[in-house]
Amino acid sequence: MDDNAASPEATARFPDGRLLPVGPATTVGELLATWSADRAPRFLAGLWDGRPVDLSFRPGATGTLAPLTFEDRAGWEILQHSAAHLVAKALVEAVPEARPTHGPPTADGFFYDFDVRPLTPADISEVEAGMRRSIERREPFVRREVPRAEAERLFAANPHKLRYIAETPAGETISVYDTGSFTDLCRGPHVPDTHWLEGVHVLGFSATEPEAPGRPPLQRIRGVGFPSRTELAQFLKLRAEAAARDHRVLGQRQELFLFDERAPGFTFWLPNGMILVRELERYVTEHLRRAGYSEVRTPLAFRRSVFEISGHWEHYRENFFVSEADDDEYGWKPMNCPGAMLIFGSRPRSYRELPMRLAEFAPLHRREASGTLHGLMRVREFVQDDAHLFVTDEQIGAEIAVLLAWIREACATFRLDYAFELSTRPASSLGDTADWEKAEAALRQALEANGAAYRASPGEGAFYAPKIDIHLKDSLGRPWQTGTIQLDYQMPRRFGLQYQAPDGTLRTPAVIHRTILGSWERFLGVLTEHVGGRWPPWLAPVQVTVLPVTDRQGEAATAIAAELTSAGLRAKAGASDATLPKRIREAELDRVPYILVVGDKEIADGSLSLRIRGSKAPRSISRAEFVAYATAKVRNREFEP
RNA sequence: GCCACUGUAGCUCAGUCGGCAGAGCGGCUGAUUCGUAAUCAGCAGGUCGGGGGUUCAAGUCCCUCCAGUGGCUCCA
Repeated sequence: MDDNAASPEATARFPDGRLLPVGPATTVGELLATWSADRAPRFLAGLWDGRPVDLSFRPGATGTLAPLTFEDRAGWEILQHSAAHLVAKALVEAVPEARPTHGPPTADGFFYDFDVRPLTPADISEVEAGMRRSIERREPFVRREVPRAEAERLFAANPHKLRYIAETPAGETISVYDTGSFTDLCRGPHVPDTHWLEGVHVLGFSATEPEAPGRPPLQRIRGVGFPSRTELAQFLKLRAEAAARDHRVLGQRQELFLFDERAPGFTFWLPNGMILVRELERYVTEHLRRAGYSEVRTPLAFRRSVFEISGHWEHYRENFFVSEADDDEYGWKPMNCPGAMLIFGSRPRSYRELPMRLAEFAPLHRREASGTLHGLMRVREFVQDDAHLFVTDEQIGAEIAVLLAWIREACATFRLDYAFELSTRPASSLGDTADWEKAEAALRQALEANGAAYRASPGEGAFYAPKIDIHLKDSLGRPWQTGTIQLDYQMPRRFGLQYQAPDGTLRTPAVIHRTILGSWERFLGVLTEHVGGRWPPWLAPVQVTVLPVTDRQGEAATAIAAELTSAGLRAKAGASDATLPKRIREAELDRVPYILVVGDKEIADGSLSLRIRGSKAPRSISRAEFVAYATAKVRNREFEP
């Protein structure tokens, strides 16, 4: 190395303002270790002049330097990406003909896609073993910058890598990383060695859509990485707990709903689940009344011609359930909009009728692809808390502000974390650009005017309108779209809807399609996992269980349950067919909010022994006090019992 | 819809080399009458997802269909 290559006064400036000299051969790792020896073991890469670099990088010039740890997003991504290399190395060792394609970090881990025959669980076991071997050997990630021709020679057998090389702009450095005997084309940077990947875990494997039509599908291995086994163990523990909260598990245990292969994707709501549905319905309906809505019910199926007007027949054909009758085709409605449009158009309308807010909770049918069905989260028949608002342009902002506030209020009631997403015009859509731009701008303005943070999702709008979606997460962190606000100029025009303005002219209203909770099905799926089956008292299918200590108090328990029932609570008297501790255990496992125990003592003094879910210590309470306490919790829709 | 995997009692699962279908929980019956997370005993419960094939013999091997699971694609 030529010592004259770097200027003698080159320095690195650290976040705290400290300066350290940079020699021609000084590495980022050495600089960081000098800067903070005690924290250095956590540094997995550096930021040189704001650019992520390997610890082995030799800047040889003046610049700024900051450390990257696993706790930094960029550092986290470097570890995930390094883990992807490790997976690729292990798979190529196990299946030499496998051709790696790309392996990026994702929102919650990493994957690596391979051009290879379909993988099997045995392959994955071998991959895991190979990863462990490499980790034990502590193999360094070694960066090499190579000429284009050299890179092409290295990856001559892998057309995917050759394509990436060809796509690299002329003049850009081509780098590869060696890990033991494995070499991958990669911009880097990486963790220093495979020992950093002790906490890497393979989560699963599957096929992906082919890169191009006609090509075979790629095989994807997914995983997640942590810098230590302890952190991985913690993650796996949380994951196991999340799996126990899976709404499909709880739905069975609590007898909320069931599915049957003779109606795949169609929900059977059991008595307990139906209580949840009705309570949610009531919750939403109370809002509707206050917010000036009218409720309607329109046909479940329409002649095909209606969907040709709405555009669904052209843009949504593959999702229709279709029936034939009287020499015509009927589509089962996948959305409520056509019915609302026909109502609005059924007679002349005045501007005085706007905003006209028509709500409809009707079953909708969508023939979703079979492989996408997922418990309550994705079904083929569902009911939305749906409404269509017919508005003038001037009314749009105020209506959407109310909706945004409403969604936030609902999420607060359920203590749900939510995220707004603004989805704009998709590739396949109706109408002209000007309408779309106007609608997209109106939604954007509404979000910004109401201080709602949002993520932009270009091209993800409905075929007829841009939309603001609400995303909630399930127990494993997978996002699900629930509420939606769509601003539509197309459908009212296609249905020829008009109202007479104050100046006597006929104008076309805009339509806001919106749901607050989304569908009962998906919302309850998310909510089941969110509360882990511990329903807020107002939703709990059984709110109170009254347990007699012995047979002697059986009648008293029945009488108390009846009294609570007439006070409006969902109360059940338990039998004395098992020991009291056993029956308490069963009620606790059923997550009943309130357990009342009645023995001779309670009968003597007219009190109740109350055990509130979440607190093991029972307390004595009078009947009147308990009724007041529990009914207030229910009436106020409090989250905790 | 695509790829892989899975499907045995109401639930969770075991079932070896192809050779009589099993356990725990739950249910029912009886005993026990119990004070805040599992009392004891007995009994019942099966088209081994459906169909076809190989075999003396199939839960087990092969083919096929269905459903579910995890991803992909797509969406409330």
